Amino acid sequence: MFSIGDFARLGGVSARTLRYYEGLGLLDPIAVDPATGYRSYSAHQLPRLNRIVALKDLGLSLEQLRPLLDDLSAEQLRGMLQLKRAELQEQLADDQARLTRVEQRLRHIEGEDTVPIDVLVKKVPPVRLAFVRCDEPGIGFDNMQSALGAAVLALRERLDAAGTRASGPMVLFYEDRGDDSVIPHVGIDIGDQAVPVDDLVQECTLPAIDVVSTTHSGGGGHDAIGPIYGQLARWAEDHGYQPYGPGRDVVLEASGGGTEALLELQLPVTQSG
Amino acid sequence: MFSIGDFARLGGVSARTLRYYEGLGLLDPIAVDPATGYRSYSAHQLPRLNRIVALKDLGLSLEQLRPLLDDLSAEQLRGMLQLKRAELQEQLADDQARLTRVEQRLRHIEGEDTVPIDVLVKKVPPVRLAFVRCDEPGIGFDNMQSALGAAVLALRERLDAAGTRASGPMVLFYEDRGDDSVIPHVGIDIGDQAVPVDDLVQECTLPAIDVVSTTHSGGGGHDAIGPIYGQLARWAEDHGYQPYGPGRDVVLEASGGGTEALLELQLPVTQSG
DNA sequence: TTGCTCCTCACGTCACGTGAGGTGGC
DNA sequence: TTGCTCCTCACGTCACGTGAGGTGGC
Repeated sequence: MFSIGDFARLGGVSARTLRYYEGLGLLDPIAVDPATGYRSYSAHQLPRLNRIVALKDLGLSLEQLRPLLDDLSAEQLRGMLQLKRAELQEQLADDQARLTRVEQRLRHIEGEDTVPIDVLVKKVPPVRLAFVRCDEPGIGFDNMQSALGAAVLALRERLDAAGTRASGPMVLFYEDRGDDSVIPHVGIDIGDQAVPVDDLVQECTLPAIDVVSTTHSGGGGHDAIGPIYGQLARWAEDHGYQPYGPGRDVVLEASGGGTEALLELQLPVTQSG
Repeated sequence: MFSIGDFARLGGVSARTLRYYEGLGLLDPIAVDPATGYRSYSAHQLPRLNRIVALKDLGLSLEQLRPLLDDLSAEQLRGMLQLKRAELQEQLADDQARLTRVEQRLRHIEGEDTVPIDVLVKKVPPVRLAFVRCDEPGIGFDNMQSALGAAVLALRERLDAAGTRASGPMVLFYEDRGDDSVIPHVGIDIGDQAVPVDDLVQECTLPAIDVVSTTHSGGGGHDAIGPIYGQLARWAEDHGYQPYGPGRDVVLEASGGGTEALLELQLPVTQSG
């Protein structure tokens, strides 16, 4: 016959914990004084308390270990433990990966190695676009900017003329030519509206993809974007993703009126897991 | 200018999460409509949201990453990450140990290997005891039980005669003789009371120790206790503790009147950390 | 008019720790 | 009378998810 404090000391837990277990119906005192509310515990309850503590120490939640208190069959216990083993293995892998990322980032800080911090993975839904190709001969890196600008203006003009409402952001996407160069396209989300297709304006539906994504604000034009895609690819590999194919640039905010342009750069990846 | 839903999709989080971050002052919308309460977000806030998500992904809490949003100096970041690295390493070690224990237990179940489950570590405070030695010649395993019983009766008698109140449980403890045998003692907690010391009854203070402890109920007498200490020692080693010296048996409930005796077996250990 | 999105509470999560405010036994 | 232990609420933890109940814009 022990008071709650003595019994708690015996089991290496707090009195509050014993009251909590009582509330959950895991371990009732053998008696409660009706006048004072004082609880009494028996020495014979100590094995049960010890079992609770030991199972908790294996990582089981109180609800998980509850059935194991009454039914000590090896079957039950084995089932729970196998489950717990799988959980622990998964968590170990997660934490190991997280630790690797933290360490990588620390090395980058030391080495002044610039890898962007604001990178995330997300799913991009399919988009239906009206678009214009920008592959006229003579377009290179130096005049790409203006060629794209011209294409944007032309696209807007045609859509306006046809009364098509295109509210979403501009999307720059690239088609692999196969010879290490790409054909740029500039498009805009038109939802399910019809669009006048001619020799200039075409339509297509970009498929849903998983991407690693980051933002890039304005300065530097097209020259600055190449290296960022390199960093995105490296980040992807570091995190267990495989990049494939060219990226997409989403114009979240166009430049003009004193505000700098803001792009979201999306690099398609598959999870190599 | 994005609605909360659009901005949430852009950042790969939920609208609820954005409201939560606003509540914490991590990311305020650029405008809130006074009439409807509708929030507006700017594309230029996306990098900040991405940073929050990325830092959270490294394992930082929202409060930990808060200062890193405004002060992106390498110093700050490095400090936090080094802290986080240490935390992760520790957690990895913990989880690894836990996994090992779970796997060990699974092997034990398969092999019918009996290792008790209700074992725990705890600190035992110092105790002042009145005790009787049980090392008369002729005491062996076969008659230990009755010798201890006689010692208990003798001890009780002397204390009663002297008017000493000894309320605590009986403690059996063993002194190492050095030749692989031990001298048993039976004692009882007397707090700070004086006690009549003579040729039979002596007093001592057992020091505070760390022990691994389990319970054993009644049956089998002294023969059954030896193997359990063996299991306790093995459990201790499996959990990174080093056993030293002989154990103590605390009589939580004496046998008699139809109830079985209940012992707590304590094996002293040091943490080999 | 019907969906869709948005709004503000407010409860639930897991295993207790930590007071607040009060009482019983020596 | 003074400590010590015990009692019952009830809030706080962390980062939101999940309704409940209601409203605005197409």
